[in-house]
Amino acid sequence: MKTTIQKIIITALKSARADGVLPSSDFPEVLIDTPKHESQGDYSTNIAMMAAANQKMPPGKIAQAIVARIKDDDGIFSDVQIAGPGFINFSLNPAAWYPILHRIHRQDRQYGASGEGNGCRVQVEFVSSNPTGPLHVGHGRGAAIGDSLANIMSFSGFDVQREYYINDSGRQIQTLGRSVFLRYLALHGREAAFPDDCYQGDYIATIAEAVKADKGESLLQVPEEDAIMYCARFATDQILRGIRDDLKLFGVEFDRWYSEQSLYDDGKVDQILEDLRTKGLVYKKDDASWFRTTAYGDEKDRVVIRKNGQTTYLASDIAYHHDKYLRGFDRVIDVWGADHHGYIPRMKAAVEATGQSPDQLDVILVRLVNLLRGGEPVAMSTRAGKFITLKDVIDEVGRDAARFIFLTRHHDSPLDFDLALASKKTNENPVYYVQYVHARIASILLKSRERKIDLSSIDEIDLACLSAKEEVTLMKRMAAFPETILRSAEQMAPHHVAFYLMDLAGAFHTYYNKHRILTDSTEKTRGRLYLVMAIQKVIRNGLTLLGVSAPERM
RNA sequence: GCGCCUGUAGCUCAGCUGGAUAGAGCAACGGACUUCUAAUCCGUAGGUCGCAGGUUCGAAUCCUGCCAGGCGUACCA
Repeated sequence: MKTTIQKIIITALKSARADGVLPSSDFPEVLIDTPKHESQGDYSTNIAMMAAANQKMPPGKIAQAIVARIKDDDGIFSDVQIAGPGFINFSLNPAAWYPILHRIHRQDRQYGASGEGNGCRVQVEFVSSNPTGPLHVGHGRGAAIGDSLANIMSFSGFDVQREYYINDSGRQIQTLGRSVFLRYLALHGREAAFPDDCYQGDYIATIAEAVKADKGESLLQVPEEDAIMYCARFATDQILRGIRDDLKLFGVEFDRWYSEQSLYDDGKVDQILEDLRTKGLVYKKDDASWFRTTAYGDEKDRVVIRKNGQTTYLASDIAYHHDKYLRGFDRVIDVWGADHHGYIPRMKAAVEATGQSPDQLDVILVRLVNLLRGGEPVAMSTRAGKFITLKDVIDEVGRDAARFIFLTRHHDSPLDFDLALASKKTNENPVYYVQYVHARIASILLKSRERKIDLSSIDEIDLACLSAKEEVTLMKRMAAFPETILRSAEQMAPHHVAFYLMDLAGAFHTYYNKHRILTDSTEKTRGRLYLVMAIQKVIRNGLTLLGVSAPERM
């Protein structure tokens, strides 16, 4: 609808220019807005004000010149007014909205999709939690955001790949192996001190038992180093399998799991460091190797190879990101916890130093989740190994509620997640508010079948009966779905879709309470069913993008 | 100290990249089930958009300086 009006305005502008009324043909972009107040019409544009400077004319005059030349061939406008400092406000006839309904039914699951991304290859990397323990709530938020964003961008015509980066190399894996081995020793009655820097959680002991079941006492006979190695690999596999299962339960599946260790095994880390050395971007100082990130605006250079010869996390990350672009991605989006924000400048530097534009990397910083139960903070300590896992949350509140709540806030805003509230089936819980719309409509459709209401050739019925205020509101809201998706993709912000759905749901519930769908009039009933079925499709499409189910009954 | 982020109704948050009279939900108060699901709806009340300047026709939104909070500031990840 917006683009339709936009075209009409551009035509009017050109015509005004041709008539010599406007001195310049250099027009700013015509933006169509939805005004806040109903008295200001359905849509508005500020083009007259925007053009004032260029045209050297007062906005009012420009607006008049435009309005006088508006060609409304399809008769969509009921009123066009100039208001305030130079806004042009458009009011639409109810009939102008009817094509939206047809479009929704025709496009069905594709309504809201676009080719905006032009097949641009995008990789979204998210979660990428270390395989040293189960996923917790914070990872859940990242998972929900990353997965939904991937859905939304894919729906918007981007060629999206989801990737999980496995940090299966380095010291923490060693520590993991040692932690498991120590618990394993304890299971064989060999008490040993369990250091603070080992992983404390109960899951370590569980894994140790699995090792025992698998290997019996045989690990006691091999050199400790080998035993720890074995435990490390065993534990990583096991934990990773758990992570995979939890994510699947959460509705998240990755296209690729990328191993950090493989970067070393394939020599990619050495290679990239050598390349950078040749370019003079990696140099030696104090027996360590430094990456010259200051050349790209970072506040200090960063170590890539430590004095002891071990590479840092950054080293493999340079190789990893370079590899992403080698694999053909035009854009890379990383979803990180906000506490890693200090890492962005050096990562951007890495991208630029390896031949890409820093704009090809976007980092979405996801803020902390505060876990509450009935308003009281839930004590969490990763150190002591006491924390609520993502799986706990899914088991307690359900996948739909969890995912939706994670998406009701901008990623840059901290999120209070109240377990008591999330499992409540009341109006305090927005997910049910939205899902209820889908279920209610399903129920109406069931009833309409019972009453043997003829839905054949419903596409051809006369929609003139849809003229109630609430009906027009609903059509208008539904017309805004595609642009909401687009904005969400552009801003990489899935929460817009959640807010949109709550808004549309509200409009439906209002309508439902005021008007009956199944009436005595066959015509009216068929028209309203057509409307309501469209709403159901939009709700379903939106929920699907968020990874939330659209139930037939509740 | 320096850097990044945040500050909007009592609470939790939106605010379409500068538009008109500031928007939801919750909480509070008052109403609506003989109806297609009350997991719903209707109404009332609630604001110096942290503070102070600046930019312009116009600022919650942009620039500067303060104030408050969070995070970061490793040869950890």
